[in-house]
Parts: sequence; C-alpha cells; structure tokens
Amino acid sequence: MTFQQNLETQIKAAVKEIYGAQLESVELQPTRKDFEGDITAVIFPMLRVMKGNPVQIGQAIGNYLVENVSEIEKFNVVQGFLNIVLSDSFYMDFFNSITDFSSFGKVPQGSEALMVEYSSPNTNKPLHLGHVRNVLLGYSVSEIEKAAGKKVYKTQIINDRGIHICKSMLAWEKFGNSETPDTTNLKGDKLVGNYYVKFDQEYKKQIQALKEKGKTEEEAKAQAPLILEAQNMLRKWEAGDEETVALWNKMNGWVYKGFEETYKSIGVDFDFYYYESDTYLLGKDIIEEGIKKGVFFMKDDGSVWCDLTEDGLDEKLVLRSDGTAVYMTQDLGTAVQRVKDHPDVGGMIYTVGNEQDYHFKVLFLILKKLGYTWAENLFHLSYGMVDLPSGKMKSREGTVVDADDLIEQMIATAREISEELGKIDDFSEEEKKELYRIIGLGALKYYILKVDPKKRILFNPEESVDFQGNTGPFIQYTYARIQSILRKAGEASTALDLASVEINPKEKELLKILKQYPETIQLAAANYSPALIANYTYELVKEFNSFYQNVPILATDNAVEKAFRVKLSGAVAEVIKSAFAMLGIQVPERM
RNA sequence: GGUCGCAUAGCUCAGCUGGAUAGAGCACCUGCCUUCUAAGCAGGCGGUCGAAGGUUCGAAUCCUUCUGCGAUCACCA
Repeated sequence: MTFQQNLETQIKAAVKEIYGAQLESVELQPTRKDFEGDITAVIFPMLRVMKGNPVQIGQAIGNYLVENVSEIEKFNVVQGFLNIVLSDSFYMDFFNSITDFSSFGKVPQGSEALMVEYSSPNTNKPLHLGHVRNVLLGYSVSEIEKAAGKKVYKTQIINDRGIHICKSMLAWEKFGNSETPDTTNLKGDKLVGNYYVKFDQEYKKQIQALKEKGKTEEEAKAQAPLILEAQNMLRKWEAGDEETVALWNKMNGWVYKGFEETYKSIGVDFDFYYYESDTYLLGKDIIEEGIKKGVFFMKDDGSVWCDLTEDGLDEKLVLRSDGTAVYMTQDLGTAVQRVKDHPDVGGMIYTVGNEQDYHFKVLFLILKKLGYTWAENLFHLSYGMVDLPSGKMKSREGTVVDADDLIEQMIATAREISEELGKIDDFSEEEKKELYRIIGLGALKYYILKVDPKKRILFNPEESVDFQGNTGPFIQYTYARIQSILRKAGEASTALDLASVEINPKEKELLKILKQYPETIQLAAANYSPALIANYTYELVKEFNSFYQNVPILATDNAVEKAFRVKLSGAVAEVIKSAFAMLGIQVPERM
C-alpha cells in the first residue's frame, strides 16, 4: 500500500470517527508551492456527505492525522484545503530505501508483448523531418512501455512495392547511366530519391507535349509513354520477371543501406522489419472469414464491404471487385500475421500521422468485429504534422527538411556553441565529435518530444532549436555538472549514517520530485506520452540547479551533510540519465 | 456538407482524473562568475485561457452552440 492510499484510509477513518460519515473517496493533490505542506486534502467534496464548516472539518481531520499517522508532522488549513506536512524522516526513509537509482521506477518485464510500429517509410523518399518526429515518438514510446514492464517489439513496414517504386526504377534505367551510390558518393536513398523526382519531371514534360497535341489533361496523363512503361514494369515485377526483380533488389538495397545510416545517426533501431512486397497479398483469407462471420458482405459487382454505419462510420471497402487488395485489406492481413509470427503479442501501437485517424479507427473496429482478443489493445499513436513557416513540406517543391541535413545542422550548431564556451578544449577530436553529436541530437529530440504528439509542430529552420532554457542541452548540462561533482567527491563514504542528516527545503523538494518518478513512468506509459517524461525531467533539473547554486555540496564542513548531498546529486543524475534514455537522448560526462 | 483534432503571455509550450492568486522557456529589463561547469542562478515585465451560454460550492479543464486553423470522408497508399 502506498503512502497516499494509506493516507486516504486514515482520512476516511477520521471522518467516520469524528462525524460518523462515510466518505467514498478523498481528493489528494500535491500542495501548491505558495503554501506550506507536501500533500493537500481537499475538504469541499466531503461536504456532500456531511454538513459543517470546511475549515473546522479540516482542523479536526488534521488533528486526528497528526496523532495517528507517524509520518505526518503538522498541518495547516487554508479555506477548504488541508495542507499536510510530512516529516523529513519520511523522505529520508524513501531515499535510503532506494539502492540503485539507475533502475529506480522501472518495472520488471512482463510476459505480454506489445508491438510498436514506427517509421514505415516509402523507399522512394529519403527520410525527412516528418519521419524524424515519427521515429522519435515510436522509439521513445517503446522505451517507456519497456520501463513500465512491457515486452516490446519494435518494427516497421517498408513500402517497397507498387507503381511508385517502378517509377524510380524506370527513371534510373533510362537516365541513370549506371550510376551507383559508390560512383556518385551519394547515400543510396538520396540517389533513388533523385530518380523518383527525375521521373516526375520527365513525365510532366511528356504530359505537356501531349497536351500541346490536343490531348486533355487526363488523356495525357494516361497516355504518356513513361507511365505506360512504368505500368508495364509493375506487371513484370508482379510476374516475377528476373531482370526487373534484380533491378528492384539492387535499388532497394541502396535505399535500405541509406536508411540504416540515418537510423543509426538518429539512434533508433528495430527488432524486425515487414516488407510490403511480402505482405501485400495477405488479408484475402481474412476477407473470406469475415464474410462467413457476417462481418463483411459482398455487393453484386463482387466487391466486399464492411458496414460500419451503426458505429457512426461509413461503409468501408475491404476488397475490390476485381478481387485485389486495398490498403485496408493489407493492414488487416498484416495485423493478423504479426500475431501469428509472435504469439505473445497482446497489443499493437501504430505510429502514424493524424491524417490517417479515420483509417485506424476503421481498422481497429473491424478487427474487433472479427473477434480478435488483442484487437482491444490497439492504439494509433497519432501525431500532428511538422510544418514549416512556408506551410506544408512538399518534396516536389523542394521544401522538405531532409533528416540527414537537419541532424548535421544540429551538430554544427552544438559545435559552434561548445567552441565558443571553450570548456572542452582538452578533448580529442574524436571526443569532441561525439559530444557535439550528443548535444545536437539531444536538442533536436527534446524539442520534438516535449510537445504533445497531437499538436502540429511549426518548425522554423532559421531560428532552429534552442540550447538554453527548457531544452535538451540544459538538462544534459546539469547531468555533466553533477558528474563533475561526483568526480571531485571521490569515493563516497558509505559508512556515514545519513538518517541523522537534517534536510533543507531545496533538498526536500528534490526528494519529493524524485519520489514521483515511478508514477510518472506509469502515467507516460498509460498515455503513450514522451512529453510527460520530458516535462518531469525538466522539473527535476530546474530544482536541482536551484539547489546546486544555493546550497554548497562539496564546500560544506559537515561530513554527513556533504555525503548526503553528493548522494542526492548522484541520484538526480541517475534519474536524468534513465529518463533521457526513454527519450532516446544520451547524456555527456562533460560539456 | 458530415466526422475528427487543435486554439493558454509578443513567440514556443506545461497545466494529471474539475479545486487555492493560470505555470515554464525564449524575447525584453535588474542583479550574480577571487567557492563545486554562468548551456546556470535570483528577480522584474507580460494572460478577459478563441467567443458566448450551461453544469458545479468551484471550470483553462466537463456539456452545448459559434468562430478560426488543420486533417479526413477514393475500387490511392
């Protein structure tokens, strides 16, 4: 039983004894900064079951608590708020009970697995800022769920087939002069991306030419030689034509290598991959099954639908009249396949932009109707678009913020600032490079993860990302500061009995925040929200900096005090590191 | 048009299941580096929480309507 629960029981007991009334629940909240106290019980709701003056009731309950609960030292009542002050020993007992702050707050892994899908790129387009948000969210939520006790499989589905893939293949074949990533010194994904753009340019020229010959826009689009060739290529690919498949394999290989580089530099990973070329035929058996179960019905033209009108949605097509799959068919098939592949999966998270809210609503509903038990535990981790001041990012207009460029830019900014400050002049070139990477990425990741996923982000490349205030580097800096203290403190004298130490308000506040870490992890996991972890870390760090600047740590004469402050600083550092790990952000020993 | 989401300080964002005078950062202004890293600390300025109703002892938070922005409503993915 937690202390809060215990307190609630005690308050109920007090009310019963004094007023003979039965409380359903007690409203407890952290005491606001401006008042003295640690926990506040709100009296107002109690007036529903009993009559009286809130202040008098508060006094009566307070007196009872001080007498009956050893951890409670004193109390005060302001209006209808009973502010409870806990004893120092309550906090010290908590602090001393934690032997290892690096694992503090984390729950051992359970047997039920959660599959988290994120990134899911298209092989024609290099990763951009939008993917960065996606990847950071997916990775971070995975780590948070792990910390909260889930077994997690990180996965992505790669969109590696279809007419659009044939377009870049065709353009490379026609205009590529056998270029490769090696001969051009370009990342594979960039090279292929360029040919996708090239196709579009040439295609448009052909359309224009046809229109000048009197064709309509639509005719021109359908009759341009390039699109006909691309369609032909898709047919060849689907028929398994050796040459086409070989080209497809070669170019995809380039792309995957390029993607891997980007993932590596961002610092995210996956447990396994699904390729659409393997899964696009899945799902048709589920359609049949669904028809048998009466979940789906077939129209006269042979198309298959799911009627969701009773659920306030529309009729949804799940199979075309020619028997081929649509997006939904595939997603149904892939979901079922994933559980077949990994039977311990009891739920899935899809990290996909909010423009697909409707799709996932429908997908989840259909899976529920089909009766899969795990369908109850599906979550669409939906996030807002990342827009530029000029509006939406558009690859064709060249307004896309490329992921690799962005990372490089962040690292460069980190270098500029570091060099200006000149604190690490004794670092080797290797060490400097690594530090700039840690700080630059830390700034970017924190900037993106600290905001609620639902909100769209306006990203201004000019103003870039801050390195001061509520930022990643600020938190990293605090960690580095603590490491400096720990280095200077040397070996901790564990022999000292810390229980006798008297704690000051700053220390108490720090202990209070540390104590909240486990519930913060749980809350973040329940809400799939890295932002909660980011905000918590910021609160902790802000408080620590205030402590650091106002209370001497090593410079105190009292040996017990010193030992305690060093240990407290160490604990804060461990929690910073552990929280930042959940955001995928590293922390430096010096900066 | 239907549906979904968002709207809090000049800017970027917090605000948990309704609770005390709405909180941070940036920007602007004051102080603080002969003591542990000033990417910091201490303080100041700045808000009719998009608008109007309603529920409640109490609303930024819940309900209704409206406004603005975004998304979506394909035999595209």
